[in-house]
Amino acid sequence: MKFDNNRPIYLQIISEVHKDLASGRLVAGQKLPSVRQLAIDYKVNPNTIQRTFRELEGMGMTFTKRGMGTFITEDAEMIEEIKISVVEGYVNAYIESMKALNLSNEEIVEIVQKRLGGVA
Amino acid sequence: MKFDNNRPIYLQIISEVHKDLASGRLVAGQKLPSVRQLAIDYKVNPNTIQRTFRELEGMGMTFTKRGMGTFITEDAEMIEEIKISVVEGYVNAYIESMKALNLSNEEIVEIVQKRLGGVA
DNA sequence: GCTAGTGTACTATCTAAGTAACACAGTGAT
DNA sequence: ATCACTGTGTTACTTAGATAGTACACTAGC
Repeated sequence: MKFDNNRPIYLQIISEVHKDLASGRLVAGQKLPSVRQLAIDYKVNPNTIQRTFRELEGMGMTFTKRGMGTFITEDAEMIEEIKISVVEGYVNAYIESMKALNLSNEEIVEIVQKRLGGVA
Repeated sequence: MKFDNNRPIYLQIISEVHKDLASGRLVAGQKLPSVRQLAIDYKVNPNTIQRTFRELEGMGMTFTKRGMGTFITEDAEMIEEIKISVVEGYVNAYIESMKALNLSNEEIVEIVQKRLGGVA
């Protein structure tokens, strides 16, 4: 994974976790890799992962058993909310940006269609 | 304007300038407000605007006449490229994010349509 | 020259991230 | 039961970059 140098890494990793929840790659109660392992995987400092875990726990998205590891919450409702908010967040960001460019609703949809058609 | 605390302000202002070019609010050769004026407008330090101007000038998007002000480039081609890249950037970011969630092309389009329809 | 408007430079503070050392929990050998 | 070992999270210290506060320097017009 490559990081955007202009956003804090720990926030980008949090976004990754959100995406992994939304896509089903992570499920309730699942154990996350250790601080050190993630640090290696992401080619990043253990401290940065630690910061990520602290934030995630603060949000209630994970819980930690010292010496055992860090786990995704069992709270199914919270996970569902995250799934929804991830998708909502992306689409809202896109639409707001395009509206700021004075593009019409039709254009906003067409551009996506065109871009997908051109690739697929 | 409100800033995202988790991204450098000067980069967010650069994005604003790009948007303003893409939407036509800014045109070739136009004078930008002064460092101090923008600092007031954005409720930010003159230094931050200075940083923004330095970056913009480095990209060739603006030129500076000391004592006179900072101006948008006269290079119409560059402006056209920016207009295109701004739109491309938004749509690509959206599509990539949605694909990472394992959504199909059809879903990616439908979600935008649904979101626009619900609001308009 | 003086003044008002402009960009620029210096210093201090805060935060993200890297380096390294510390502290706790389970497991297996004794 | 106890000890050492390994895996785990945690904390302290340092470095680099973004931003604020403040002061400096250039340009045009009078």
